[in-house]
Amino acid sequence: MVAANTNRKSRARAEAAGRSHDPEGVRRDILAVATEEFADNGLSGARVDEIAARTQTSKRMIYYYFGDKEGLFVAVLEAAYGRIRAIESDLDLAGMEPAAALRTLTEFTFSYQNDNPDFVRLVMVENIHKGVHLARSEKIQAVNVSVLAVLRDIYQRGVATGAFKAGLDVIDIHMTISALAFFNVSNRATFSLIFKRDMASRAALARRRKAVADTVMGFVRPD
Amino acid sequence: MVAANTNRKSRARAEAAGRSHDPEGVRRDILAVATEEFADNGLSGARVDEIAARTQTSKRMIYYYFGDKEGLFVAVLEAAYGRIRAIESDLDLAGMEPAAALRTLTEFTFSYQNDNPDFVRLVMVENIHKGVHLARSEKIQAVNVSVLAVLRDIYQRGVATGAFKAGLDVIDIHMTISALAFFNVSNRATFSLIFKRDMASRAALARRRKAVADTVMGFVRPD
Amino acid sequence: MVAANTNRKSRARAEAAGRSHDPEGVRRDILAVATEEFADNGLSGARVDEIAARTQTSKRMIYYYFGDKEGLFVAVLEAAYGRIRAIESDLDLAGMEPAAALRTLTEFTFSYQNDNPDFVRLVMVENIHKGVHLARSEKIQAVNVSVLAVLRDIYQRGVATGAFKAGLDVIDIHMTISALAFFNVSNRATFSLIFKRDMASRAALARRRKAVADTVMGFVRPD
Amino acid sequence: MVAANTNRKSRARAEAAGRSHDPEGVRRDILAVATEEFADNGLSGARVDEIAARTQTSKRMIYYYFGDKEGLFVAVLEAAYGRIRAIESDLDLAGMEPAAALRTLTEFTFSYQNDNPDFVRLVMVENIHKGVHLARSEKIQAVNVSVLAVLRDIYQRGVATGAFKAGLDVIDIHMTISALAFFNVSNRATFSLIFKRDMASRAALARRRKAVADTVMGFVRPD
DNA sequence: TATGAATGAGGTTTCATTCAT
DNA sequence: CATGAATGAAACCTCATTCAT
Repeated sequence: MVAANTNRKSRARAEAAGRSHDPEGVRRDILAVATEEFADNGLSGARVDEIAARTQTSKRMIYYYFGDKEGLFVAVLEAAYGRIRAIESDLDLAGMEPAAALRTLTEFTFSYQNDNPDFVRLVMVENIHKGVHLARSEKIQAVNVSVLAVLRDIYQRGVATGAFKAGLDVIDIHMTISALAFFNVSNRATFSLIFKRDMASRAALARRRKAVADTVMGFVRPD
Repeated sequence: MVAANTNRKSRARAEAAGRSHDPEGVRRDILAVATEEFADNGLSGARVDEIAARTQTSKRMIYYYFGDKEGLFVAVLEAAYGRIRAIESDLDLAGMEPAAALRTLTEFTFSYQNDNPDFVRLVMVENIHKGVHLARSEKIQAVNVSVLAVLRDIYQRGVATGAFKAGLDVIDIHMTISALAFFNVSNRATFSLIFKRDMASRAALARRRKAVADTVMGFVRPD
Repeated sequence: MVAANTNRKSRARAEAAGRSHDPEGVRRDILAVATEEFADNGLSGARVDEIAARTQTSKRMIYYYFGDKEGLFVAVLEAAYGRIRAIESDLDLAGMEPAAALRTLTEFTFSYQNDNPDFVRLVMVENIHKGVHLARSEKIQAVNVSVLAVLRDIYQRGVATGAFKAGLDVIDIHMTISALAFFNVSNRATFSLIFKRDMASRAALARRRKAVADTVMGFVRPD
Repeated sequence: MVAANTNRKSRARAEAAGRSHDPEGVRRDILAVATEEFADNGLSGARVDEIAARTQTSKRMIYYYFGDKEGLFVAVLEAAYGRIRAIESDLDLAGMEPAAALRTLTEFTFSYQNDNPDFVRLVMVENIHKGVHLARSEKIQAVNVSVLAVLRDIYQRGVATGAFKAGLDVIDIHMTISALAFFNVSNRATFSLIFKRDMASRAALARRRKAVADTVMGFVRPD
């Protein structure tokens, strides 16, 4: 994931000289800044100049590494999806009871999205663009949707123990979790403005997280 | 979706003079086109030139009526919110049994959003912009959120009859309905791409609408 | 070909105010400057900034009228071809004896190309680009190659009178004339440098024009 | 102008170290690629990056050997002119009858240019640049224009035998040959497009080569 | 010598907005 | 009111060239 072939000494020298010689570092720097700018302003709204200015490097390097603005956006998307999938893979819910596992997964999802509004906003931006960048990215396409496997395992165990209603579609459950978690970030601005509802405070998040988890549990609950 | 209410007289006058002379018609024409353009491309992505080109009138008129691009966007938002609120107010659920009423309201919401993706996309765009235009618009602010009244009535009746669990927050219920309905449109591109799931066909919509309604009913169901 | 609908008074006013309101004039101004720049520097070598600077108008207007740099180049080509075809059409050689007519046509062609090096250089540039802009231009494609009709008439009369050898291809004759006329401009720089030969002075042009005409006459001369 | 200063010792060292060590090979590789790129795209149109990419070596080497882009272009021109002069010198026409010799020389020239369009195109490019690179190159300047000597010999013998008309200028004859041969390549794109004439097929080339030779023979033919 | 990384200057193009008639 | 023309600022992107290792 990182450079590694630059020893500490030479890097120090390079930095002193004003050149980094840490290509991976440069890439990561650009991606970090671009993630914020695209999440904040959208694809058309983000400014390459602004991204460059907030970077340790120059505009020229952005084009060197990413080709053009859209290439940079694709890379930003890939990185963002990569992060969440990496975490989803790490969740260890196999040892928990089905009901507890599902509640935990739901609450984790809710918390992750609320803790990472940039991810949510990037996904919104990409949806405004009809998913064309995602479609073009082989990397993301190849991402294996590990969350479904996790969820399937939980659900099947739950059905077996009688904790969950049979006959549900795992993707439906996942969509329900996602929708409820996502909305709290994606629509916060308009919803909280119209309904005068705090959606961002620690207390509000805790309340809503519980409501969301309850909703999901209600959905799978046997009649 | 638009026009149609230009009265015969003014149109006749306009045609006679060879000019349009239908200020309201001009406004509506511009708004209709701008709605599509903003919904399709976002605020920064939409082009004033393109909007003007697709209009019966000229760029000058856009500035004449709406001041600037943001003014036009605000007007587009206002019109979009106006339409949905008008319809929500028209729903007559007071005579229905609480459970049936809630299911109907949920399904209506789901269908409306899926039938009006432009509305959903405009709301996404406005959320990308942190709701600043909504906040600036007095008209939208003033819109009274009739849906809450409708929902509150249903919920209270349901609690009274024992059909619903007591102690829930009506805004929570509304948020749940909205989130589930909204997501199916807002995240369709990325979600269907990643999970290879059809979300737009008539059958898929019917299935999902039922799942969404079930989820909401599950949430309010007494233990 | 020109504006015409701007009366003198209003144009004077406009110019005083710093705005021209003479779209055709603006177009012609841009085309004139661009013709020189493209002829001097080629397509890639020419600078839109430089063209704009030498114009009465701004860079922005170039894009307004011509779309992009290539569009401007196409327009320049079209205008250049238009001029030479217009003149060719005006030549009145039908009344001359075949031999005199052919000599006159050849000398005219030679003189025109030497008097209009920009035309020759534009054609060179376009050939470096494999004719893609010409191919794209409907206007040029449609230009009817009047010169062939003129030449055919002369040739047929000459064959009839026995002045010319029979069995020649008119396009071959035209190609011969063109090649000999063109080369004197197109290859002047390298040829005169290598062979230390003056190719631009009035005397040199007169000498060469005669040699070219003699060559053409020799080609059609009966055995 | 550049390079050539790698002494034997360093080359030996380089070879021992397992690197390329064939400076001449590297130079030739670069020149071959650059010839194509400049011929295809012109001086401004050619891309140093593209040349480097198509080379076995790196961009650094281009600058090492040729100084800069223009230096490379000069070297390309020098090599191209060097090739044609070398061949012209090898022609052995002294033993042929004057008329046959002149026809042979003309047909050779025609064929060479048609077989080597890159040479023709480079000369076009250099002429677009007014011959400044040629003027700057001592090597090309020094090239002795052997073709003139060959031609002079043929012409004088022909005048002596009465086969050719007296009083012609040898450079004029050469220019006529060059013009007719050159045009068939240089103006092929535009001419064949406008006059719908095939100029590249084997048959078309044979036909035109004969017409060109006939033209030249007609020019020198006694009255 | 060889390579990928870096750079600055400048190139082309776009956009919201305004003006003149 | 209506229209095409005009504008300036700033956006995206490219290029020849150089540097560090």
